[in-house]
Amino acid sequence: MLRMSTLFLRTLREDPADAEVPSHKLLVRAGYVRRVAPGIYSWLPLGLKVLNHVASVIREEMDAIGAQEVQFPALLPREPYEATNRWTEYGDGLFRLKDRKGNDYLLGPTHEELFTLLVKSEYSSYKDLPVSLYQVQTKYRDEARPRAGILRGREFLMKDSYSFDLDDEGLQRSYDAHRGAYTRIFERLGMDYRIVSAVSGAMGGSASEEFLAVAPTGEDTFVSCTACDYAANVEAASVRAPEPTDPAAAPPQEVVDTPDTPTIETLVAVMRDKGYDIGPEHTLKNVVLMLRQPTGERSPLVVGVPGDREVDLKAVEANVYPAEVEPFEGGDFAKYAGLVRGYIGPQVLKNLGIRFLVDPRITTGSAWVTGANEPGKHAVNVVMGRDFEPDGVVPAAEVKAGDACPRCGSPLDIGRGIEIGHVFQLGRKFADVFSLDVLGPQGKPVRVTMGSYGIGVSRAVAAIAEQSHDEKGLVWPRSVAPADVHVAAVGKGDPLPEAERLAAELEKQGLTVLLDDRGTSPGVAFKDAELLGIPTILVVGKGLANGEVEIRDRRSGEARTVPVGEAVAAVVADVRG
RNA sequence: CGGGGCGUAGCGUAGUGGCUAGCGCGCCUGCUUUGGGAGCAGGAGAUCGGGAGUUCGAAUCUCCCCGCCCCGACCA
Repeated sequence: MLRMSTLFLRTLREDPADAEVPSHKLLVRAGYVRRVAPGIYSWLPLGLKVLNHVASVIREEMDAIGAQEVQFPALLPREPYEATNRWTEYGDGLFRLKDRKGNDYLLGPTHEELFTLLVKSEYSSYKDLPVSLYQVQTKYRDEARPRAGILRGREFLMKDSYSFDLDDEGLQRSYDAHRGAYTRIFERLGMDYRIVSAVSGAMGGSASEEFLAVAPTGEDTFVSCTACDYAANVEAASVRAPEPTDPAAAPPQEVVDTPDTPTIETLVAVMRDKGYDIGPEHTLKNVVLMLRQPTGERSPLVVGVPGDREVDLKAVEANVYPAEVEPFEGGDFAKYAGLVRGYIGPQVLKNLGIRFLVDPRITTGSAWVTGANEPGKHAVNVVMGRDFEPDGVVPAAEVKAGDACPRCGSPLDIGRGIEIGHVFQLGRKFADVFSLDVLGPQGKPVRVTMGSYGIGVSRAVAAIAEQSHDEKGLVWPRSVAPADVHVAAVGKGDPLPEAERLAAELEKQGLTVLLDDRGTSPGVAFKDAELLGIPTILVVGKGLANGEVEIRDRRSGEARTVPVGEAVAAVVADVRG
């Protein structure tokens, strides 16, 4: 039994000044976590209970699909990460250190290398596969900007698992098993989440989906269809392109004087003054970027998007990998005299030898208002397939609410979410690096294919707090609450002995109990109970005079009075639902 | 990485007119109080983020560093 009189807990009456998001404020105020360094937090007794409960749910569901738990060190030698080039690729994101002999070590940001090597060292036959291994372990990433308390920390607890299969069908089965387990985990954690398509990124591999906890404070933006079940991270959202039309059918191009129109807004205003019925969506804006190849070679790239949309640099970067996208600086314009700042149009790019990519919304036959490549002039009815021809297509324009679903055409919604899980078909990237083969039934080596699956355990605690709180404090789902019931002895007349007796009785029934035996004034006891967020509160106080106690539901706020003799059964019934 | 704001006791903050650093909460002692963050009295607790500098004298002015929060990273 947790007794508040001795529990290591100090609640705060006011929000910490450095906290912005609800989970950070409340987890600190309620005494669940304390910051020790940027992005690094200690878990206090109640917080640790929640964290462990989340981990338990995850372990149960992982075990249920036959995955086996192992534990790697957090402190790792450089060599395996050198082999996969991640020692370099991770850059400043990696915590590096040296031992007394000067050898390089790192604090593991993720463990694909170690799992691959472990399986390689132990298994050598197709009969051993498939196998899935997982661990619940502290990860380290030296984030450029840790934020929002434990939502994005530099040290965090993660469940990561890896599947090993002989072929693509096996990988798909392992992937589906993990996806199912994740669904059950987040259901049990009481979370409001969406499964969205994700980008595989530079890692290669194919299928990749993220589990996003829906929350306005989330760092990820996703689209979801209002009609069908399409949902995707905006970084991976595909576009429903308009039908191509015949370029020859378009009206002729004309050039218009448009002085002082460096932005889309000013351009549209001037064009309207001149009698052209256009909006920003009819303009084609051409963003100049600089691509830097790994070799250091730099070359310009122009990306065309409808004028009412922003360019998503991440999407561009994902498409030009391994090149990196850099801003096109003022000095660069001097080097490319054909590019007229503010009045760039695609008509001349081919002649200038500059690579031009367009968003899929720019289709053959579509006509645009765009720069005329002369200061103070724009061109109207610039038609793709007639007046310019792109070198390729890149989904560079941001998605907006109301855009057509790429699957069914219905309007899309936009939402924010916290990435709490990621399932990913890695394929053979790591197996290739470490030559992870097993001997097949024909006596020939078979390259193993892998899946990688992660859940941010500590982040899930914060995500639950983001989704489950009110103005009074936290409201834990029963599956993770630090205790099943909060018994508060309040008011005069020494209610403590009866509260103790009821608490002991509840424990005998198998419930976990937090007992407020501090003897504070009732207001303090109630405020703290609400702040801590245990789902059921049993108030033992003034009602005792009539042989009654009060049972409160933290989430709904409903309270009911029951005879003392029925209290235990009533609470047990509430907790067991 | 860039820009802005901020850093004073465990928490929230006042004080920048240069000279004994104040308040609220929390904490300790005593008495009173006990169904919505009680009252009275007494008390402990601060290298004013760190370092260097200017000065007779610095929380306050200057420089550097560290940390926190927000915004930005392209505007054709």
